[in-house]
Amino acid sequence: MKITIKDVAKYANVSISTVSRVSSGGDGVSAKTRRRILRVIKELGYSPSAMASGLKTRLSKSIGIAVPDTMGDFYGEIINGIEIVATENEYSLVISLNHHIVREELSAVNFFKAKKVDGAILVTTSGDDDYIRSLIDEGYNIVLLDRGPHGLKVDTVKIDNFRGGYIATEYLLNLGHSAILFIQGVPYIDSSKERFNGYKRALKDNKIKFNSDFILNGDFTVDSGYLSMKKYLEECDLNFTALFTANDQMAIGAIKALNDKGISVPEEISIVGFDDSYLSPYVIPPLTTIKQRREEMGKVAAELLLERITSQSKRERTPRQIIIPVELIERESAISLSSKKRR
Amino acid sequence: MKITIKDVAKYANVSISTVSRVSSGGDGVSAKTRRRILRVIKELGYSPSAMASGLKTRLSKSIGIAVPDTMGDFYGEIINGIEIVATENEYSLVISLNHHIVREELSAVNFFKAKKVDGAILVTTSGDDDYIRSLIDEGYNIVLLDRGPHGLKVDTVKIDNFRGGYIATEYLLNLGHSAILFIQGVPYIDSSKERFNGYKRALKDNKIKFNSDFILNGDFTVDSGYLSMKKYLEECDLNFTALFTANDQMAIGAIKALNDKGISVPEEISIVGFDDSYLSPYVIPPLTTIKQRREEMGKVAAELLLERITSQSKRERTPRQIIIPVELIERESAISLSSKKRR
DNA sequence: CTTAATATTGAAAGCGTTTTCTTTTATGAA
DNA sequence: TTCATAAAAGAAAACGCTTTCAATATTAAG
Repeated sequence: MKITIKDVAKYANVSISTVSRVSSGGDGVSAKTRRRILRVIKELGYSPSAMASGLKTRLSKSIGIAVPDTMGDFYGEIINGIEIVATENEYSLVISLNHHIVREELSAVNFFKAKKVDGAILVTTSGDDDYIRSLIDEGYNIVLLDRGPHGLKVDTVKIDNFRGGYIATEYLLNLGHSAILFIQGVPYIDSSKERFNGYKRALKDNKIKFNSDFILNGDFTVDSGYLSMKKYLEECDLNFTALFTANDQMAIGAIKALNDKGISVPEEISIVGFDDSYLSPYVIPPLTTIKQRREEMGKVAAELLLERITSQSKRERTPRQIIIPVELIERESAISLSSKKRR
Repeated sequence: MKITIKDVAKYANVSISTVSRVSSGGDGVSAKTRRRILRVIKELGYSPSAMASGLKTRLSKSIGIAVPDTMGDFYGEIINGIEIVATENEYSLVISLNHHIVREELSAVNFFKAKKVDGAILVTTSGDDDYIRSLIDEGYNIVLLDRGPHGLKVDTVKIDNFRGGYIATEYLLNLGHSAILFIQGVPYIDSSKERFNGYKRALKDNKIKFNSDFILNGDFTVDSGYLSMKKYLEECDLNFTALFTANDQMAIGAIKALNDKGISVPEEISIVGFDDSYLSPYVIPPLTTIKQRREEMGKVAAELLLERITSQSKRERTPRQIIIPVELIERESAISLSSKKRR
C-alpha cells in the first residue's frame, strides 16, 4: 500500500538511486546487488508509483481511446484489439466515450491536457476536425481509426470500405440483380460514404443506371434498418430484388421488416450486409456480408500509436495511412435471380 | 503542452500557492485575484498535471474496470454505464481485459499497485477469490459486478438472476409446457448457476420433476447454443416442447440448430432467453426474454465505488449488496402448448 | 605495487503540484 | 485613528521517483 523506493533502499542497504536503476530496468548495477534488490522488491511487494515516475519522465505509460460508445459489437472488438497490444507493451488503456456527441471539452482532449495519456486513438470522429488539428499541432500523439486523414497530418487506420461496397454490389450484380437498394449509415461518417461510393461505382462499371430512389437512410442501428425498409415497402412497390446495407445490423432490421410484410429472404429479396458481426452466421437466413477485421484494426492502430510515442523524431515522420482489406463472406441471404425465378 | 502552474503564477503576478488554490477549487482567494487567475488560466490553456497533483494527493482521479472482454454486447453496456458516472464525476476510466484467463499478475492488480487508479470494478471474476481478498485487505477500493460477495467484505452489484430464471421457467410452465430444456452458461459463473437454480425452483414449486437430461452445457456464446442443441437433437428424440437458455446468444444459436432440423420456433418449440440483447426484438422469431439492465448495473457499481473512494471512513463501512430486478419481456418465441397443438 | 581507467554506488536536484505555516494586508470595533 | 482579528497571499517542504554528477570501489595495465 504505502511502501516506496525508500523502504526498499533501506531494506537492501543501498541508495534509492540504485533501487531506481534496477526497478526501472536500467543497467549499471552489479549482479550481486541487483539480485539482492530484486529480492527485497519482491519481499516487500514494491511497485513504483506511476505518478512519481511519470512526473519525472513525463510519460504516463498509458494511452487513451476515444470512441462513440461501447454498446453494439462494433467498437468492442476494436477496443479488444487495442487493449491486447497496449497490455503487451505494458501500457494501460484509458477509455473515453462521447456518446455520439461531439464535445470538445470532453473525451480525448481533457486527458491529454492533464497528461494522463501519452497518446490516443480517436475512433470514428466526425465532422469538426479543428480540435484534432490543434491537438496535433500541440504535438500530441494521435491515431485516427475508421476514418481518413482529411488533410490532417496524422496516422490513420481504416478498412477498405470502398472496395467492400464495390464487391458487395458486384456480387449481387453477378447474381443477376440490377435493382439493388442501398441503406446507408450515418452519411457524414467516412465508412458510410465510402461504402456508398463503392456501390455507385460497381453499378457504373456494370452499366447499371444509378437510381437515387433506391438509397434509403439509416444510422447503422437495427431500428433504422427496420424502419427505413418498412417505410419503403409501404410507400413503393416491390420494385427491387436485392438489398445492400452499410452494416449487418441494418440488414437484420430490414429482414425483419420484409418478413413482417410476408416477403421472404432470400427467395424474393437477396441481401448483403457489411461487418460480419458475430451473429451474422446465426440470423435467419445466415447473412452474406463483407467481413472487416475490427480487432486487427485496433491492433494496428495501437501499434502505430506506440511506435509514434516511443520514436524520438516524432515531428518529422510522415503520416501513414493504413487500409485493411475486406472480403466477402458468402452465406445464404443472397441468391441468384434465376434461381429465385425458378422457385 | 508545457505550461505549468509557475507560468500562470508569473503571468498573474501571484504565487503558485494562490494559483493552486483557485485551480483546485479551494477558497481563501479574494474574488478579484481569483478572477484574474481564472482568466490567465484560460488564456494560457493551463490544465494541472494529473501526475503532479496525484503524487501529492495520492489520488489519481481515475477508476479501473477489469472485464473479461469487450466482444459481445454484454460487457459493452456495462462499461457504458460505468463510463457515464465516472465522467460525470470527473474520473477517468482505465480498462483492463483478462480475455477470460485468470491472471493475477495482470489486469486489476497491476494498475492498483502502480497507483494508477483509486479503485476498481471487477466484472464477472470467477473462481479464485484469493487475490481479490488480498486486494481488499490491503485497503483497495473494490466493487464486484455480476457476482456475489462469496464471503468477501466487499460491495457487489448483480441482477436478480435467480428470479430471472424462476420467472422465465414459470412463464413457460404457465404456457402449459412441462418438458423444458435448459442450456446453461459457464457453470462456475454466478449468474449461470443462479439462473439454473431459479429454473429448478420453479419446476419444484410447480411439482414438475427435475430431469437432469434436460440440462445442456453452453458457455454463453452463440456457437455453444447452436452446438449443444444440435447435439441434443441428434442424440435424443424431440422429447421437449420448450427451451430456456441462460442468455440470448445461446437462444439464437439454438434456434438456428432447430431450424436446421426443420423444427420451427415457436410452433414446435417455445423459447425464452435471458438478457434482452439489443438484437432480440429482431431475430426471427422475436425473442421472449428476461431483461437485465446492464447499463444500470454499471452505473450503480460506479456510484458505489466513487462513494467508497470519497468517503473518509472506508474501513468500517459495511459492504452493500445490490440486486437489480429483472423483468420478462414477452415477444414471440414462446407460445402456449395448446395453441401449438391447435396448429 | 602503482596508477589510470572503468564499473558501481551515492548525493542531490528537480519534475509540478498541494498544503502547512508565516507573513502581509484588509476589516472593523473601540 | 488604533489595535485586535480575520482574510488573503506567499514561502517552503513534501510527495516518490529519475537522473546527472561526483565519489568510491574495482579492475587492468605498466
